[in-house]
Amino acid sequence: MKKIGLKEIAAHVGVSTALVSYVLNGQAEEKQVGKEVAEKIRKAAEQLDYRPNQLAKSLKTRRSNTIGLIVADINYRFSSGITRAVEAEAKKRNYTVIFGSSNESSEKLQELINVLINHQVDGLIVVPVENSEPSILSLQRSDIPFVLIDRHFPNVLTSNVMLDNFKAAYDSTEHLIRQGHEKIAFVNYSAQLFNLQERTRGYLAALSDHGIKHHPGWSLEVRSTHTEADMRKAIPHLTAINKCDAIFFATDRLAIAGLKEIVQLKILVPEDISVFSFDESEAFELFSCPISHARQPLEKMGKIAVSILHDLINKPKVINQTYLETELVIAKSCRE
Amino acid sequence: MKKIGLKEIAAHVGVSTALVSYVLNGQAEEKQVGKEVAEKIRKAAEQLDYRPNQLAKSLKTRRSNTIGLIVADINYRFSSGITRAVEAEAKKRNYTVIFGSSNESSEKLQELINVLINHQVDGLIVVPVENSEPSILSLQRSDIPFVLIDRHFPNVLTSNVMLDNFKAAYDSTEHLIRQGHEKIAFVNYSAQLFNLQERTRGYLAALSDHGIKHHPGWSLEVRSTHTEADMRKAIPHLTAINKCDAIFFATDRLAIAGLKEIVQLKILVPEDISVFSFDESEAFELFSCPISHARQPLEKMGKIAVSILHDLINKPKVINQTYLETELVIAKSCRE
DNA sequence: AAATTTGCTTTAAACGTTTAAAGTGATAAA
DNA sequence: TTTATCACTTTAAACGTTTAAAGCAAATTT
Repeated sequence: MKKIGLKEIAAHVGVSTALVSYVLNGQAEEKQVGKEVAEKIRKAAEQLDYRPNQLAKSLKTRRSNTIGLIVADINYRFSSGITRAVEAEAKKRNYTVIFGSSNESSEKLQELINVLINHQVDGLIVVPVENSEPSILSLQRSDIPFVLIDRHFPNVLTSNVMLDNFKAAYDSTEHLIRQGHEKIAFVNYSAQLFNLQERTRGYLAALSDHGIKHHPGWSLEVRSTHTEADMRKAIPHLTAINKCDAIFFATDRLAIAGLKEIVQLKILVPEDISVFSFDESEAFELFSCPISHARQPLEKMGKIAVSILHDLINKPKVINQTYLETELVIAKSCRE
Repeated sequence: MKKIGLKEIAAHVGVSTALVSYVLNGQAEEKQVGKEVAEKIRKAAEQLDYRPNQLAKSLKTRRSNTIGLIVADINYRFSSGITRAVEAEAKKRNYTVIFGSSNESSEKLQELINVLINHQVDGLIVVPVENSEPSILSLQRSDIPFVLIDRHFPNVLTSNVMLDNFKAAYDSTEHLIRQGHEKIAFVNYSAQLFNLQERTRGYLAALSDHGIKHHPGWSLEVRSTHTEADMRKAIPHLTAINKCDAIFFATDRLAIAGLKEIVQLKILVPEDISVFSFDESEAFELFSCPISHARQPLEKMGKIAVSILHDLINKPKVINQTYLETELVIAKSCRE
């Protein structure tokens, strides 16, 4: 069964490919194609089950109607949420998504960027990973439109849609303070990622603004590579030694690891200690009490990212940096 | 800054595009390209930062080196696991993945298939959804290689990589029986999906093979659209009324919903009742005790799917149906 | 000296589209 | 009758590659 192209339809109807192209692209009116001819062409296309070759189309029009999406790890709840939103919004705007997962490796990220560029994506949505600054810089030099999502580099000017991590952490901490907590601990990863650092900054600012002197023993960093082991030391350090009355975890993965340890030590939430998490996790669903957390608007982030990218693709390039607020989901894990 | 193509390199070096193409595709030897010329070409490509246009390449070679992946919902842990594996294996074999999520809608699935075919994917990996049989049948008629994953239609002959759902459910049930449980409940979705029905069949067969008479009150179906409400009735029905000593949930989502209700009712696991789940969930991590479950080999499934597809793309088409076994992860949620 | 081989390079068509430009025959205006 | 306009259609080049075939000069064999 031969592939059906414009040529086959043209032959079938007895006209040139140009006419077929016009009709099938909705330019029948504009190009004044004869009414019956147009009808015949449409019918033939239908009947022969014509499938336009998007590659040829893209090659000619220099538009692939394709955007690349690179997430840090598709297994993160954050990533799948973003992916879903991006895909939906992209589809609405008639883009197809080419997907890649860097698995937090900057080399893999660079490779993916190359592959996607070779595939002539019209634009790129990227969640950058640690040490990927050079890749982003080189992206910037090529003239592919792109927008960063969730993470960015403070000294590289890019379009991005971000959480206001500082504010989210600030508000969350403030919430804990208002609830009457006095010794609020903060657990973060020992990573250089800007948005994680912003969370630390927000935490410290809230304490300071409320006249609470930060005790160095209250905030800890654990390694992402040895989370479990580090957490095993961290929790007793914060509870038994520093007598903290609340722990604010900088990510959901940290909260899970921390809660496991807390359960292990038979510490009760919220009776013995309050717990607050940045981001939610499916894991919270079955914890003994619902966990208060700052919720990221994934749907919105994905949607906005596509929207910004779309503008970038079509209009004179203007840097667009959108900061979104988180919603605080207050649950029983924080004692009043 | 003009786009660099073969032509630009050719002009820069002072040769024809043919030579450039040969060299850059590793056919320098074969085509007996002069050594210094080859070197000059490579250098120029490097220096001008040449990016081959994959679209043009594909158009000419009739190979896009692209495969389409359509999952049912990227937010499922199952989907993201498969996606990660597929992407990794695809990359190894030099394919790029174009991604789509049908969100359990058969119309969306059909649309996605069309888009991907128009993008000239070399093949397709699909997790079909309910009522998508017509789409799969039409896929079969076109001659795009494809493999189904996780789900399939028993009366449509396709290549697929599947779990042996019957065996997995059988083995799981048998495990519960061996542990001494006598009244084993089974909770499934009221869906027509073949693999879910296979799980029910496996459960029933195990009971029967061990001389246990199945009591109709032991197995229940809840609606995916009203899981919570249905589950609220289901759990008391199984515990208080039918005095079951174990509940086997047919999916992880069901297990989560069930466990929530169980916690609500202050029923203790495993003291009051044993719980077994098909598939695991991040949510189990923070439950009061680890949940026994049948684990799906996601990595393997994704990898094999790509491997089968790759064969399908390159060799005379042979139907390949691979059934994988699950691993039983035995934990404390089942009383001995 | 002519013919063949060798080593390297170019030519040109093709993949399936799009689209500006040119072509055509009929009708209307001059 | 000539010319212009109209309504429709075709021609052909182009997008960036690949690749069979042909070309060509120097070296080697007859």
